[in-house]
Amino acid sequence: MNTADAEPLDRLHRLPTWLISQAYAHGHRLLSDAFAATGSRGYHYRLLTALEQLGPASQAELGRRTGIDRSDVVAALNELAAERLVERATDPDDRRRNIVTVTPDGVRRLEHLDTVVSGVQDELLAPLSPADRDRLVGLLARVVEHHAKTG
Amino acid sequence: MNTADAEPLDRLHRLPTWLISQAYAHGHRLLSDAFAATGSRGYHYRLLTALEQLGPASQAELGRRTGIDRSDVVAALNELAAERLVERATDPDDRRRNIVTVTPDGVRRLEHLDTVVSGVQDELLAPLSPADRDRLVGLLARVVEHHAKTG
DNA sequence: CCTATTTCAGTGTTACTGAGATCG
DNA sequence: CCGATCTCAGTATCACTGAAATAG
Repeated sequence: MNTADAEPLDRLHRLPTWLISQAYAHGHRLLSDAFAATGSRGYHYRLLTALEQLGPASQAELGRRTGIDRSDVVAALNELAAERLVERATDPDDRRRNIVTVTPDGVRRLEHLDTVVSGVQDELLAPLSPADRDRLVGLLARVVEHHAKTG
Repeated sequence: MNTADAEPLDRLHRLPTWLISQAYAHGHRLLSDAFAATGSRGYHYRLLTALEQLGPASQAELGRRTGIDRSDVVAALNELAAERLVERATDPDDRRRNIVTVTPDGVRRLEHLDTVVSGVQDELLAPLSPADRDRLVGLLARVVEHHAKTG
């Protein structure tokens, strides 16, 4: 998604889908830049968050919970393991599975990423009051929930 | 952007950036599917809309106004020209430039795409009342305008 | 046999970069 | 000589697909 434009194409620029794509582009850029400064990526954050909430889990389970493709789970865990933020061990009860656990370093990284992500929310919603931020979140949640249900 | 998830990772799923990316993903899917059914793509719609508002324009100008990369403008105009929706002619006053104009078929296609796009807005915002849709658009516009200004 | 998991290799899309050719 | 335009070719990223190897 590109963001540049000199002067508005007024009709386009009042469309909800356009505004959402612009907001997404700005948020994505802020998040990517902030993650890059920590040496992590969005996939890493999503996987660490899932592991914190699920506890040790198989890669297939992580893929299902995070919505990350099985193939990309492999690659992202390779990177996390190379940094000693997670560890893989074959499940003795089902030797097809890798049980993935977060290391203490991984917990520290996740805590840091949480503050980074929180800062990005503030930056993205800077022009809105706390009450307006809540309104925006509520409206978006209704839209997202609707489409999550109906396919 | 992937969209699937079985049960929510609750912390993640209240983040504004996450909600925006989900809303973007749903809107993008609806738009892509709707455009595909017409034989057009998002780039085509943006270029036709820009041409309608600017009148005949050079490719560089179209790129600047729509935020589409110069390279992608070439490819998208090739496709539009192959369908006889636009025509290219070298500018006699500056023979580096191609002056791009919309054909009558292009105008008809744009009119059709406008109704398609309008329908997608309704579909995306289905769970919201007209007043809530206006609130959402207003809040998003403030966010987008803020970041358009400050870089 | 059939299914599930992990892994690797490769595809398709979108945005972007670099370089060449033309022209002012 | 410099800068703008148009074009082609190729890169980077992200989500995904296909197929193999292993295991239940």
